[in-house]
Amino acid sequence: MNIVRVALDLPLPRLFDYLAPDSDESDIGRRVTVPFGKASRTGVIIEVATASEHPDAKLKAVTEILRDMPALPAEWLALCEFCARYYQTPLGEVTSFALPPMLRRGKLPRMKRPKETDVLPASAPASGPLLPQLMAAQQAAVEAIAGIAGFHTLLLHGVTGSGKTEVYLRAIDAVLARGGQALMLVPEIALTPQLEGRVAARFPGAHIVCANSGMADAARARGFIEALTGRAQIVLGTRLAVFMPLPRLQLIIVDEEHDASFKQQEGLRYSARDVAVWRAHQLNIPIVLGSATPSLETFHHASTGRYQMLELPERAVAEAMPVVRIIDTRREKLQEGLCAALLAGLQQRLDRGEQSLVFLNRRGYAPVLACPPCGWISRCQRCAANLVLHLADQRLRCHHCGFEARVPRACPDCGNVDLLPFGRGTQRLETMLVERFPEARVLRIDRDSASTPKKWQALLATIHAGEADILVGTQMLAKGHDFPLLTLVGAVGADAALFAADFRAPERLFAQLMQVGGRSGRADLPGEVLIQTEYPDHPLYQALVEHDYVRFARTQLDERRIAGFPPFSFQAMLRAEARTMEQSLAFLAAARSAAEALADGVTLYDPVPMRLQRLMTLERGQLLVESLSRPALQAFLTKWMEQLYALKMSGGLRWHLDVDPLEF
DNA sequence: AGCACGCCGACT
DNA sequence: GTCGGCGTGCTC
Repeated sequence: MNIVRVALDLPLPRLFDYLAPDSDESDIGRRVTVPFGKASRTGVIIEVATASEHPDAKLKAVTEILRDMPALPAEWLALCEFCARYYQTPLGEVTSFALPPMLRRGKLPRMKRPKETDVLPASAPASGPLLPQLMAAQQAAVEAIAGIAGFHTLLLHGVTGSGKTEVYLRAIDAVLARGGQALMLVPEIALTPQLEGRVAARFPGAHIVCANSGMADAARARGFIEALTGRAQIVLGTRLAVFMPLPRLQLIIVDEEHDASFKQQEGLRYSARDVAVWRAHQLNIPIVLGSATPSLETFHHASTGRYQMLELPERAVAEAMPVVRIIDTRREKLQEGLCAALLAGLQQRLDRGEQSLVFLNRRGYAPVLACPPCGWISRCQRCAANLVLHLADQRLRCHHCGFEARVPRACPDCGNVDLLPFGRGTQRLETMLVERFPEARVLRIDRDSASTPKKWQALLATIHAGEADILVGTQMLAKGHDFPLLTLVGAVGADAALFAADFRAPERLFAQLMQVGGRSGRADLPGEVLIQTEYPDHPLYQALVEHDYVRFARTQLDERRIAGFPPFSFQAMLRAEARTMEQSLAFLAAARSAAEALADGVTLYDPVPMRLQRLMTLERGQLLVESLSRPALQAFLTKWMEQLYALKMSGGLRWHLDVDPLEF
């Protein structure tokens, strides 16, 4: 009797057995449609067996084994199985997530060229004729990567402009010459087109495939199949591209590896960077992690010798690093939030016809609207958060749930008409700069002004054409774009992150400031960075002045070691949401009780409300578990999850587990 | 997750 | 007298 064991997209941690008389071992990794309850579903065959644990009488027969594309290889299934284990997610949810939506639904895209099921012969691409001259450090990095056989993790540490991309391209070139496939991950969808352009220009004959969530269904499915059949030689994509099946994969690159967007924050809460390292290990191939400000986890591994550090100390294009100045604002009366030095700098750049950027990581006009006499403030009805004032379109908005309301003419509580905006966002800065510098062309770049790729492209074009003098922007501006005319960056309101409850806040702030700073002073124009702060002696700012990531990282790691935080411990977060906080905390308390008997070498903390306590009318709590040993934590989580699945919950309660959480 | 079955309140 | 609330149980 032939039985197939199928992974289905259900929140149940087990496979489902079906009769499949005509199946054999070659069907492992095939998609299959099966009857389920009274509906029909598509899953993936994980095993073929001759007997089932399930009562034979209850077995149904498969509807159809989909043999219209090559089976997913064992290596891909093993990758999914690893994620299922590591992130404590049912295998069917992982395989479902790892497949493009069209294939998940049992369909196939129309392939552009005649259907193919066989692997193309490997062919070396025609290398571009004009290769840039490498600097010594780049050359050394290229040679180090070329010298690797087997699994090895390399950290390519180099500031913006130090030529990391050129090193990646050389490494990819070598892989293509051997007939292999290369996978390159980048943090943002917005960065893939420009990267694709650069890669395509460099490897004109190569078959390049993109993979990101912004793509049309058919295109994504097509790319997946081209990767699977071996036609694709280079896959470029965001975090989900780590799940592309690549039978001849020989190199993985993770650019900007510190970027938080490699960690998915919902559903399957995986870290594409960590999964990529596991995959490289599984396939026994090298992986390159690149960053100017590596995550402390990665830097720690490089320090202990587990990863190999490759340093690119200088900028490849011959120009100096920007001068970073810390402006002490404690003694100064700011003008609409800006210090005299920054205002003078802006004027100077205007006079010289150069661009400036004021960086403020807060969009909107003001974070809250208030009625001073009676104490009313603009609050979201659904979230434990304030409504942000957006004067540009006269709305109050919740940045967490999207709730919107008109700006009231008078206080809803007392009728007072003199409502006051408190605090400052990008819109307010923009307004102020327009008044202060009437001759300047001020351009605001944030998620409101660059809400669509089209608008974003238009803004970029304006900047590049030199049709803007002063840019006001959030972190959107920090990533991956070069602005040749930009010579001054002012960072405003950075201090908040210094004392945030989240122990990773300083790490993020440093990376962010380093990144925006790196936007300035390209080409032949020297750059300057001004950081406004009330804590001018803070070590984080001092390290920035000296462009000394390593010193900053060591200081941070010392603090983490003393506090027992990652990377010196391993964490998982259980979160629950329900109608009331009592329900959420009660569930977490029950989960904690269930955990106590299992927690060998694992520390259980107390259930507490989440920092954003209420979101979309749901009250949220969390419970942190921590261990000095990853295997101990994993063993505990596996046992714990069985108990959690068995815990019965009162109405409307939902929970999830987040392994290696980034947010607290 | 769906989707059933299954017992207790306000409606044609 | 019924429509429907969501509690709980199952899906190969």
